[in-house]
Amino acid sequence: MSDLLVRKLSCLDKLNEEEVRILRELTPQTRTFDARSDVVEQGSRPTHSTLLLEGMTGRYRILADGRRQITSIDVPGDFVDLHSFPLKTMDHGVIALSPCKTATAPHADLLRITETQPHLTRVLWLTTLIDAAIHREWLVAVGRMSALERMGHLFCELYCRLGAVGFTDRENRSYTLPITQGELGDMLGITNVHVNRTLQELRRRGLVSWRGPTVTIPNWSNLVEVSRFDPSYLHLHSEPR
Amino acid sequence: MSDLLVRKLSCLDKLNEEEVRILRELTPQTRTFDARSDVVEQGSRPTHSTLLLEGMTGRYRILADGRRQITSIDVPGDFVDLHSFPLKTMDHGVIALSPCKTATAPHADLLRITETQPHLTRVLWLTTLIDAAIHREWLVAVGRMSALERMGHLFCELYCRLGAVGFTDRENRSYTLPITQGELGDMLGITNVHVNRTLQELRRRGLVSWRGPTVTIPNWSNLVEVSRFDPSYLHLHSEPR
DNA sequence: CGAGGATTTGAGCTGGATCAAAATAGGTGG
DNA sequence: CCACCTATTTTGATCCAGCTCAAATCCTCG
Repeated sequence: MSDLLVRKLSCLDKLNEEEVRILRELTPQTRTFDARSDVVEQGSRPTHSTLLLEGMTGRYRILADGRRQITSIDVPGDFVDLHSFPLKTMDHGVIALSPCKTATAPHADLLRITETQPHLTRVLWLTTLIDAAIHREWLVAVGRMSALERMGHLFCELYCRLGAVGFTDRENRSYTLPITQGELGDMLGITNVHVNRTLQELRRRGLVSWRGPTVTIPNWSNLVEVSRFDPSYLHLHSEPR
Repeated sequence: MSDLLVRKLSCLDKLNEEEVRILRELTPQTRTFDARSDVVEQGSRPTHSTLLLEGMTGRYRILADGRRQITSIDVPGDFVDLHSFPLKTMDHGVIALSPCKTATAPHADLLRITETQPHLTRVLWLTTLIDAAIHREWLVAVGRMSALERMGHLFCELYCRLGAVGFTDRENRSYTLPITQGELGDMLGITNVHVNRTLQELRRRGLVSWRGPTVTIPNWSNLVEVSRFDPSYLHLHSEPR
């Protein structure tokens, strides 16, 4: 079992040996999912939470007439549905955006952590609060930013989040984004046609290239400026919680 | 000190006597805020969290060029910044949308709760997860719904949330919404001019009236249908957490 | 090689933005 | 109670970012 979760949580606060041991024993079982398959179904009542090990997943809601909004993207090291532990019922679905590998944490074990490990509980709580902070940032983007700004902003966010768990190529300022333009549009609240045109504009300006599954950011500070990106909402630094 | 917090949390799970006692002792100090004043500043590191007793507040972010997005609205009984307890730093501001009265809960007391009251901790965690669920729902609305649908959806949401803490007039299907059309636009991601026109359309169709500070919903089921409103994301029912 | 999905291009349309001004509604001091 | 001041709501006219619909091209993989 990988140390991904320990690595991720260690970005947020120092963990002691016992906490590390508990986390390592938390998710023994792994599963795999095909691209486009449902990882968690809307309306279900999960008995375990799912840690993403490889690939990317998205939380989404579909309206009666087929319009879809993807409300978040999860990267390796993220719990895709830790919130289902206190919430009990899933108010949205989770889809595998690419082939995925996951590990499962039984709610019974999470319950035991909340009963005996106050500090670890606060750190787990924190991860769900960072999810919420990302939701707020996406709201700002979708509500008040242009398609170009929004898209650049998401590329910046993913570079930071993937970097925190060691999934970027810092040499080339690049990372793997194995999703379609249509799915990107469902995150940004624009159509696939407009995704394509906006992407061409980003490429034309030399801000982003996304060829095959690889996103490259040739000029980070320019992209940050155009996208008004400020990573503080990601809270990616260790401090006592 | 009011029982608002106890009433609010009791909507989510049964509380025992000790928990009720702890909650009653949690927020002795009250404060008042003028309309339009900052309740919490972006970038600050609060030493206490703020429970809203009267009035309404909004979490918001302002972009460099002045565009503003309000990412949530809080109603009496809501913690406006409980997330600042594990998060430490505020990544957004909180503004009083109307004259407000608040009560403050020192983070030191919240820390003690997490150390000694696992169940109460889970319920507090839960309230922040419901905030996140509301963020997701707003994302769906802003990303994929028309201005008319979005506005109707928000009026429905507020009716449910205010009803849970006893702040609606069930007789007349109405409640007090003491904000401006411009502020509503900053929640929905549209301009104040378009808020006005959308509102006229809702009134013309007999779905909502908003005269002075009072919102009335003459025909609930019609509005629910037009707005595609499904309250399950609010998780407003008691079950063991 | 063929098929189905993904990307790209084109043409025309529209929901909501922008800009500007008029009408109203509170609130305040005399 | 009135006159005034300022913020808010409302209306009008014009514009444009992003949508829709449709077709072409390009991948990828069996």
